[in-house]
Amino acid sequence: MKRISIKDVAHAAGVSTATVSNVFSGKKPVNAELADKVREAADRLGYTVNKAASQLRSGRNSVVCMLVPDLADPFFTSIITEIEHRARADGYEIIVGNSDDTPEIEAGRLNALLAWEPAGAIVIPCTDQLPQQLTAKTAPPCVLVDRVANFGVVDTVTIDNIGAGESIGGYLGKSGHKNVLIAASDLAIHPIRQRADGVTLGLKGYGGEAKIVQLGADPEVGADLLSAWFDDNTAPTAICATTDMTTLAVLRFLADRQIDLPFGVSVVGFDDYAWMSARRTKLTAIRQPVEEIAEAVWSQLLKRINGESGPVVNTVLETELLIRDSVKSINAQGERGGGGELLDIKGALGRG
Amino acid sequence: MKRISIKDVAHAAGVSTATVSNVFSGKKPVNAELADKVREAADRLGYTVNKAASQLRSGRNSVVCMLVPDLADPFFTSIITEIEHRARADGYEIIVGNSDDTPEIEAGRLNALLAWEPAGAIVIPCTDQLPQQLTAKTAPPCVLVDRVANFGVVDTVTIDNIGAGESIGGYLGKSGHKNVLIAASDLAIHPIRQRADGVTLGLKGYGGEAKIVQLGADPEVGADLLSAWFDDNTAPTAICATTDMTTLAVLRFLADRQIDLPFGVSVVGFDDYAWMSARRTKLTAIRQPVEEIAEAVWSQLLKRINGESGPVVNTVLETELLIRDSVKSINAQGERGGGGELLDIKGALGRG
DNA sequence: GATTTACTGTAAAACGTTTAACAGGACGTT
DNA sequence: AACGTCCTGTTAAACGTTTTACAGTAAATC
Repeated sequence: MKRISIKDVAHAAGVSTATVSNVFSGKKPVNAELADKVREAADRLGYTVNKAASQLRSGRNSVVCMLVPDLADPFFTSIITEIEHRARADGYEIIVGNSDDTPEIEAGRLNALLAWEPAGAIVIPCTDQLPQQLTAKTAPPCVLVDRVANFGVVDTVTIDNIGAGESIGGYLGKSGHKNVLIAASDLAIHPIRQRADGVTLGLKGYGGEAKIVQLGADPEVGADLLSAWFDDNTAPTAICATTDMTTLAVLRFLADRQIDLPFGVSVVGFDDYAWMSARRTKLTAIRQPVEEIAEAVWSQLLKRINGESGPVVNTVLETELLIRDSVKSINAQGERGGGGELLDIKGALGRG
Repeated sequence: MKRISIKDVAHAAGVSTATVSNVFSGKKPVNAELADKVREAADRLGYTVNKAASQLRSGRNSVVCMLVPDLADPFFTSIITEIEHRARADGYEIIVGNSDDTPEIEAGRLNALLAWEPAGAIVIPCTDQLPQQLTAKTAPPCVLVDRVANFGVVDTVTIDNIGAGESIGGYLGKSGHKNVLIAASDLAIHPIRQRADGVTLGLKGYGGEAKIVQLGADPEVGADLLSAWFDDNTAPTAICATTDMTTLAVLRFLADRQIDLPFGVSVVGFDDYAWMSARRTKLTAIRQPVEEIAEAVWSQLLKRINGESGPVVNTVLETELLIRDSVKSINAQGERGGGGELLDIKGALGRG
């Protein structure tokens, strides 16, 4: 079964291969009648242009690679989804890789992906260390997302992590919570540290205080760790999570202990997913602007792909605190809790 | 900035390009000392083999493409995740596409993906109609997953949908539910129809009956549709979902109406995700064997990639009903509900 | 010692496309 | 009429790799 090539089409249509190429690429105008003949022949033979050959010769590639720490994390997959939509609209394909949150695997995957000489790369790093492949002279344009610690060397899109934490801390403080537990995944991850710091900062304005526990990336393990923590410490009146996975860990722990929301304890989640609203007590949570993140990433990458060479761009997006029913107000004044009040607290509170 | 090629490495190491190629591909043995010299030169120059050129010449491709109806559906992304893991282990990359549940887009995406001449294709079709690109003589080996209606023409991996439904129906029937509502996404999708039929079948053995409502693929819209249905019909004692999205729709509806689980109504979900166990009342649900599905898909595809040409293989995997706390027993005999009982009801009930 | 065999390495052709350079005709301008 | 310009098409040379065919050497066999 021989692959049918541009030569076969050219022969069948009685033209040169260059003309066939022009018909499909649109690089040069081609007589309409002739073009029809070419297309007809191509259809008849079932011809499609071979991407590998096309890329090899032209040096241009319609593939963009994307590397994330964990393909099982809904936050990452939701970003992939949104970016894929936009990339497709511009004629690009997305090839995905999973770094398993391990720098060595990340490096290996990155090499494998870069061997495609992609038009661009989108990376959610698994560590604070920027993979050096991305700064090489031969590296394609690249945008770093979410887990970013080093700014200024390559384009990035992140959220205002401190602001997000602050809005949580501020809201909890305002609701009368003085004793808050921050359920962090891993403080070695820069943005997580920032979120935690933000919570502490926001709480401070109301005289509240926060303790921190690290739960890792697995909800089940996290629930156990949290359980152990509760055995050794005095219970907080509120828990706030710093990632979707820790949100799950917290909720799982509370379910296991049959602690009711928000009466047993108040909870603020991180990220907003459909299941958070599909509960008796809907979860108050930070919404990361996934669509805006995807939009910022893709538009920036596309600019670079198209040769725009300005200075490094670090986009920082604001989050939103979605106030629902999982935080109880325990003010002396006796404000009602459990939703209803429409505070307009955004991540932007008191910041740029 | 000239790309450094195999020639540069060959020159630097003082060997021919063929030798460099052999060092990297391992196709032919190469003197250890010479190989080291080549690797050293490659490292120094920062050489990586160009996939496009490699593929063009060899006709072999290390990329496998995967097309799903909705990249935002956790069920699909969980399958992608598992397959990516296995593919990586065997040296393949995954390139993903989203068909948006639309046959036209599916066809377009498929063409774009097949232009890469991938080593194989994994498709979760969006309709009962098998895309004809996959049956063309030039098509790569292909495995169809999940949403399959036509068997026997191409390799498939599916679950036993009737069996899954039967185990739900049987369990609900046994628990005394005579009046069950099936929350289907879209009955035009063959496996969904089968799941619904299975529920009816399982219920019949206990004298129960099922009504069906179609909620579509969006949980929010689905919750509203369900709400409208409840306004027009007598309430069932149990609702069972047929997909992860309908599970969400049901739960959202119940939360909106503040109906408690399992006392207000019993619920059986479809698919098993972390959030289902992170609730006060843990959800009884069908667990699809995602890992086994991925394993079956990948091993079958790999066989075909490696040239195995036996007859079409249709793998059917059994599901498992995870009995937790969201179904109340309403037997006359007064069996206790709300979990605790360890029924061993599997999708395999009375089937092959 | 001559012949075979095994082993390593090389030269050069090929994969299917894009594109630079060119050719020829039609048309407009001097 | 001669020349330049535009327009449309072709020829042939790349792109970076793999692989076939071959060559040279060393070891093994007769």
